[in-house]
Amino acid sequence: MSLPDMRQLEDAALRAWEHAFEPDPASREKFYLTVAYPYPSGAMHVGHGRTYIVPDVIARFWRMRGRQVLYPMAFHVTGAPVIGISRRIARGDEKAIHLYRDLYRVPQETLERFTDPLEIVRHFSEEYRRVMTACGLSIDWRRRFTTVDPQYSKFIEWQWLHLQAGGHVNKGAHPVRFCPQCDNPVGDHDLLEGDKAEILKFTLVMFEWDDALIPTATLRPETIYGVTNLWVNPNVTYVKARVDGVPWVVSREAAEKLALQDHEVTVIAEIPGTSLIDQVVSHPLCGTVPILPATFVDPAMASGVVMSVPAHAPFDYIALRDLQAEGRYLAISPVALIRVPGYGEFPAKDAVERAGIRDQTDPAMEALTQEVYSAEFSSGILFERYGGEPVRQARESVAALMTEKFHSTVMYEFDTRPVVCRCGGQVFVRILHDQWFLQYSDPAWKSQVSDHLAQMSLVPPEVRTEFERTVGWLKDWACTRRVGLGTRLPWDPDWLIEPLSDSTIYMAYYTIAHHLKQYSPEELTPEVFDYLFLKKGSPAHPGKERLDEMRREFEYWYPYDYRFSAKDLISNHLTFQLFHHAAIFSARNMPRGMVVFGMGLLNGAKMSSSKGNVFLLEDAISEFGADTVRMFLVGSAEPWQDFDWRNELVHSTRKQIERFWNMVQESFSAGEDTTDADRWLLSRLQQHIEKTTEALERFQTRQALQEAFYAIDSDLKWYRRRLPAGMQGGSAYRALGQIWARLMAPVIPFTCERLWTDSGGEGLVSFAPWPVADPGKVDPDLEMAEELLLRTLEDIDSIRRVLQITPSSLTLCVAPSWKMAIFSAVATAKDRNTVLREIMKDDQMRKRGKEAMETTKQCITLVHRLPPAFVEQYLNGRVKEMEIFRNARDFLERECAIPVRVVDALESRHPRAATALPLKPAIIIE
RNA sequence: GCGAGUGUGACUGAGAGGCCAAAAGUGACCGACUCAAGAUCGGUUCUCGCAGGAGUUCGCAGGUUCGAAUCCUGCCACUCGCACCA
Repeated sequence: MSLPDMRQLEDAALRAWEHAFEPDPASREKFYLTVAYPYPSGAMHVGHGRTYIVPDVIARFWRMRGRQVLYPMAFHVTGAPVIGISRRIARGDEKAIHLYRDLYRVPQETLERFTDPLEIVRHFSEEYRRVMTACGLSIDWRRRFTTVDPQYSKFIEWQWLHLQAGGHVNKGAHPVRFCPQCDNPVGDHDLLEGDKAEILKFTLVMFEWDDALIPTATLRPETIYGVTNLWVNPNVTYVKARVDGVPWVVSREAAEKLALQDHEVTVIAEIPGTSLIDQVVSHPLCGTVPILPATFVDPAMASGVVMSVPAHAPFDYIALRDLQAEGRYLAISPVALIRVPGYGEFPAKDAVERAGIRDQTDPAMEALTQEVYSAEFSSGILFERYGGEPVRQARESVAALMTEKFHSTVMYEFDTRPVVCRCGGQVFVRILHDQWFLQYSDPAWKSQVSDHLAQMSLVPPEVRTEFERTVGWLKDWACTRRVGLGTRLPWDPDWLIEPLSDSTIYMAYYTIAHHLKQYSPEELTPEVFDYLFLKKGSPAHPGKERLDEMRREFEYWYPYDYRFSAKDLISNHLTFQLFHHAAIFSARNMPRGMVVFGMGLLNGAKMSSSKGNVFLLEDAISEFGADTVRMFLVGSAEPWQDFDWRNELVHSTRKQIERFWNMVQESFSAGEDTTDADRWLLSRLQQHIEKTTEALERFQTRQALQEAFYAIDSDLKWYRRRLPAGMQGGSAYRALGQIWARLMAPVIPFTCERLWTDSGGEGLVSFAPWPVADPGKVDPDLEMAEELLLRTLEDIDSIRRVLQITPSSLTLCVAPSWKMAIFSAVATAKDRNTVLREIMKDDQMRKRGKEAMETTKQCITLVHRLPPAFVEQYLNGRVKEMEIFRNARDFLERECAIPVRVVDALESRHPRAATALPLKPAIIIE
């Protein structure tokens, strides 16, 4: 017997399942699970496979347990990425074309249509559906939609009107990364370089020079009191520019940047850096100071002019020292203003000298700057004459003072540069106006979410703290975009709703998605959705009865039971959706639980399409078969752990399935006899059923597989060993087949569907009742007897291995009853330290003298070493060693291939017989 | 840097104070079957041991305890997140 052709088996099952998983409300209890829908911009790889297969295993499990299970799927196509992709393909970008043509194997004629972004998502969502089906996912495809379907857009509009009415949407200005060449904001994935760059908020400190202002950009405005000079780079050309009507002197780069940050900028004249040197400037908070030359000043950094605080900034200190070493500017000395524990009067000087810095080009300067800055920030205090505030407060208050009274303003700049757009152009910070924000910072909204979070079931439990932290940390979210696919903001249609924000409550949409498709978008007014989802009002809609029916469907399915997603979405999507649910739905429709996944690796390295390190799910299925892929993905790690796809391991999974197939097929023709081995096998099976069930209830798919497959498999090994000679398998084996096929069905449904049919099972295994453990079939005494045999056999083996003789006979000497008395005295003793004394109080024992003492000591060790349950059970007295070994004599002889005798230790004169202990018979090999 | 999590034998990965030299799977090695290979089945796989035992291991270094892979402290390494993006 061998596994039939995989393809054939899969095709048959797929035909049988075609409309099988399309649940409507029923009288039984429901189980509704959802997974974050995919963004179909590329082919599915095995990592995606797990994301959808694990929930499918759970769905199949609950379905077999009699629940009405809903597992829907849709496609998230809103956003900008596909627009970029299509543009790149249209432009003939080689990297993009290589990825799509060679790695994702998109046919040429399809690829040509990819110049339309919608074609990309259309193509891949179809591919996703095809591959998901091939994986055996029990998805209700009637409910499929995409996020640009007009009906869905109506739903999003409705959602946003509610958010707006609830006061959760606000307008404001917002700094973003911006590419002037593309004339667009850029996200991480649009960047060639600098994707880690953060936007920092600098204060521009305005020094007066003639009729102009010279702005110096700083993160530490409070140090103004210690300024001794400014720095400009003598090799740089500066410009005089009219900024909002006032002449400023800044670097040429800075002038361009300021224009993007809410300023009217007109360049009037160029000023070589050299002609600024030795000029004198002034600021009310520090008086008059000169401008000095320094090559470390970067014109591309903020304003291109730096104020110098040599007492507290290592760069400033060393630049000044370098100049003074040449005998220049000797009159300038550092001015201290902050006291920091661990440093002297001039922390910058201390740090530079401690580190042994030679000059301003030393590479250690960056780290040193960081060190001094953080020391001063965390524990520095300003001198009394400057207000005596801690640095962390003074920073804010001095900045506020300067803004209010001394013309200071804010300038945004990246912390690391350069930042380069995919188009090759330089990226700048730009302030966008009229930006809409979701007010996640709202404390009332936050507390609504955290209250609910406390009641949710989170798997694994460790993620709870991360969720809690995220709720606390979330700030306002810029929720509208200018470019991309998506729904327009209903009250401000120049804006599109941002993609993470339009995918927060669609789990509710699924519940009636297949009905909504039949409505024209115009019919789906906010009043209709209010009625459907919130049970509010009574819209004058024709066909009210249908609406009522849909509302009942929604109420049947909602809230969802579990949402599945990878852990990288905790800090945005998974938390966002809680906010949105809280804002819109009633308390009884709030989400019940979430399961957070780990990430996927391929041969130990992170999977990444752009690096080409992916294994396409479709290839995996055609190479190994869908069940193999499923079983591997489910069994290699628990869902929340990272998993690693390795072809060689997948290969052996395939063999396991073949073995499983053979064993189950064999079981159908097993005999009717019931031996002890059969009773034992059945007894063990009940526990495997129970443990598999518990594991799946807890989403432990790997654990479930351990029990449902490997544990039963290894029981069968022992079972075969224990069967009387010549017997092929008895009644238990026969009974096992159907049960086993059902236990494995959630994981390898294709194989099990066929096995179920072959076993004479009715209907589909996908809907067959999940096995239930029968406590009446559990026989602990029998299990213990087998355990004892196994342990004894191991001891025999271990002895034979070290013995170098060829044995001719084996004698097992069972411990005499007085030793059992000692054993149970030891096992039940409250205090093991005094048990010896207690036992020796007994006259009978005292008569045995040393022997009794020795036995007691050995029993103490033994009791300690045996599993407690094992010991406890032995004490009930139903396990008769002599009987067990005598009954198993044939078996032992077969195993050892020598004659075996079983005697009471008292009957043997062999010196070794005296070593017999309860549960550890003396073994004499001769 | 900050926050969350993880580190177990060749690899994947159980174990959460004495049942632990540590499950299961993989790989490797040895046997059986075979003309042979593959598949399958059985065995071995930290070190030592001519009697079921002993010794050394669970990221590193300390500590608590009669006893630590398991508890505490510090360090190191890895993963994820740190936002306008799916």
